[in-house]
Amino acid sequence: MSEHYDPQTLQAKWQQRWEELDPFRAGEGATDDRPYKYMLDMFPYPSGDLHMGHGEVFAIGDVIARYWFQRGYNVLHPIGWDSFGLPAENAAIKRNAHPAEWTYANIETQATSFRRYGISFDWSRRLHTSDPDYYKWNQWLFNRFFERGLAYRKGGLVNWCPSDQTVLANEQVVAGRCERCGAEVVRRELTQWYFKITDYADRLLDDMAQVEAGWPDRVLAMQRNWIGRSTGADVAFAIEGRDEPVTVYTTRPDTLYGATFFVVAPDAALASEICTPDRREAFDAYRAEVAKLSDIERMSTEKEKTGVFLGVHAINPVNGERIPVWAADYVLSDYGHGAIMAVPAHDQRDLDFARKFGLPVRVVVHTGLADPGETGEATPGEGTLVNSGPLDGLSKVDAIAKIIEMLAAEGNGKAAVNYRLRDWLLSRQRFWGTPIPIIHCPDCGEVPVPDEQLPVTLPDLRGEALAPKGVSPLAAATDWVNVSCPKCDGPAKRDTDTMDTFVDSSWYFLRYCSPGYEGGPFDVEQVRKWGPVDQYVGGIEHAVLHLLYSRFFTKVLYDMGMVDFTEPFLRLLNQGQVINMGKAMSKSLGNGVDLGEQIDTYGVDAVRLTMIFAGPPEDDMDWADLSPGASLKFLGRALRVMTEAGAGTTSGVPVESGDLALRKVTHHTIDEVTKLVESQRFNVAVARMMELTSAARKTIDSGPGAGDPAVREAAEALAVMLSLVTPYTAEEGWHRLGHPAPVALAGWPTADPALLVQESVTCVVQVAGKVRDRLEVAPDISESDLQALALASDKVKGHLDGPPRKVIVRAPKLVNIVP
RNA sequence: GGGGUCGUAGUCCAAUGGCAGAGACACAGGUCUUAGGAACCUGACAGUGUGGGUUCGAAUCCCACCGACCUCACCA
Repeated sequence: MSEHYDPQTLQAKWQQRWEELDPFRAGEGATDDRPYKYMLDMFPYPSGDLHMGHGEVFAIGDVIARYWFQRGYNVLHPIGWDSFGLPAENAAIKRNAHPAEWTYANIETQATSFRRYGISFDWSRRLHTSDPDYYKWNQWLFNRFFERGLAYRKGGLVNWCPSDQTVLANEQVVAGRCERCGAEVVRRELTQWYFKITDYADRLLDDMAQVEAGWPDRVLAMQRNWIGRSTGADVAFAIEGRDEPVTVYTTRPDTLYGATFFVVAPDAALASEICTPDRREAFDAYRAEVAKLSDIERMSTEKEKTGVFLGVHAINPVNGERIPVWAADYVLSDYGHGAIMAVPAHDQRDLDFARKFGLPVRVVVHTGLADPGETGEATPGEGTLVNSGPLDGLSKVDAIAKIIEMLAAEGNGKAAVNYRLRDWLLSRQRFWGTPIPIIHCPDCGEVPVPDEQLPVTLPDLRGEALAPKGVSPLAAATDWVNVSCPKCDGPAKRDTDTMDTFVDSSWYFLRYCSPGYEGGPFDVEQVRKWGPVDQYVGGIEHAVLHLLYSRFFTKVLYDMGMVDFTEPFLRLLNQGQVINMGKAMSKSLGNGVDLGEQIDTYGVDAVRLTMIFAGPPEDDMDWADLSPGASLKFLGRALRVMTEAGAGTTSGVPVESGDLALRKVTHHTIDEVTKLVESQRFNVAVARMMELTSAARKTIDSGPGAGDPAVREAAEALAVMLSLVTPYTAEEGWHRLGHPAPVALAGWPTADPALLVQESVTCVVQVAGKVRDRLEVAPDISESDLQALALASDKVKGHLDGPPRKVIVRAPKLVNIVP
């Protein structure tokens, strides 16, 4: 038995043993009556080896999974790879190879690292989204969405990344730049496939109530903001010289009498249609100028308002007033109806525009603030309606109700709801993704590839053939593209775009429940057992992307009767980032820390312990503030305690005869660690384990010694609790205590309530909030006894001049006397 | 500008209305050791960003301000 603590030796020894034992397989048998738990980490993208960020997420997830294993749950803790995506394609172009080569080599590298890292995965359920037997079901699901009218093709302005040469979803454009590569996104007119996520906007918003307790507030807030539901009214304005009225959406129908002009998005068809001949030249010039602007320039709030008069007037339906119609790019063509009524007095954007172009400002809500026309500050707040005919004197809320009623009676408007959320653009003009299973037939139109012909696999393209050229590389594979129409058998062509890889990750958690299933994307019965995911762990960067899409998929599958829940992830934990020296790690800063190197130096357990102990899991940790060396030192201490306990005691000696003081510490620690792990305060749980280690050390050195059964009890509890964080050290300690592997299934220790009871408690006696005395009292002392005892204290009397005004008693811990 | 999170020893963090300190880093000293290291022990260091308020009592709840970070950003 080696006294020396060498993490690398322990790792080699136990990793092999665990692979033989395979202790983390999720049970499937009908006889398995353990309760189910589903623990899921966001699956990795295979870009090279695991990094520090992976080290943290998976360490955190593993604490939770291993705790459930110890508690006797039937735990599903799967692993797989999100293996479609651009980096593989770029690597393939560079190396004149196939993206699969790079992808699957990286997967193997990561898998090897995961095994060394000791995560409690059920490896038998491993999946890769780039495998045809996975993406086949993306296509199958696409067909179902298509049948339900939830997948459709439309033309329109889309976000185009000039660097990646593909379109992007709204969610993938961050501040006007491509979320992946940072290039400035431009707008292009293209016909693309969309998922109709907007049909689910209300449910995506309302169902958040189900997860409110389990998700971080900020993620809920981000999703709410992203969906951006607003309520207001649609109002129809007649346009002079046009037969049909134009509808605008407004959240402030109460200010309708304050509308002094009308604005249309310059890129909307309406603007061009209603522009008069004498204004045509100015409008065309303006539209061209706007089209040249990048999203970044266009969206800048600093930017001065621009626009042109279109030569026509709109008629305000409530007072018949003629107001000029302008085109201006602060009005977006794809929100609401692409046109607005402008109320400059009560909307800052309208006011900025009005002041620039000398348009009138009319106050219709008296807010008590200075005239916006004078100050340049719009007054969007509450107030009393003025200059508004029948609305005069009403509050904002009452005026909104009344005007909607009036508009509805006249047929000029109605209450309306709008969303910031747009439909999910899912076509990508790239290769390494799931082919969209549609065949375009000149006679039959869009024809889905019949289910029995799925999967539509990717043609074998590599190297230069994958270079971005603005159309999908698949278009060049003529043999692949040209097919006969499934309906009429005539010549037809395959759709050459691939799906956004967020489709792949929108349902992978369901596939894990029955990974090899061939009868559908997942076995409905298995998902009924395991789903929904009890705990999901991953980065905040997916707060609106992946999480919103997965929630959408789950709701569609619910409507299809394939799942019996409407929210996929009951609890969500977003781990913080691992940074170094105050900044995110990056090559250019030269502050990168390599996970593999850290493990080589300190060992897996010390690295995992350092990450868990650094602070609350959702906080960022700065590696420069941390000390894996100290973690290693602690693990040495802990293992020594377990070793000495193993050598000095015999299993089975009645523990009741052991040192009472240590036993109390042990049981207290078990009780506390249990609560701390359940409330996900893992850093504090580790601190408690450190205390237990010190207490055991003390008992060995200056108490009854290593032979005391209480030392064994402490060491055994320590081994099991440590197994959540540092599995190798725990396993070795458990072994030295004479128990067979795996410690992971040893069972969580139970605190004996009798040992949690304290014989006496220190009661603090305060006078006017200041501590004046401490009393040792029984924990079950009555309030009146405690009050009498406190008032009898000489130290207290010294601070009292007469009878106290008030005495607050919180037995048994505190008495506060108000003089 | 809207929304969100957060400010506690030199540092990372505990303390979920009740004694500001559990744990750790770094620092200083000691025991042991030929020495170095390791191991073990001991010690010093803050009154909670600022200002109000609620309360018998506030790091904790409320308001304002300062500062940091995240997020959305002309969504009518």
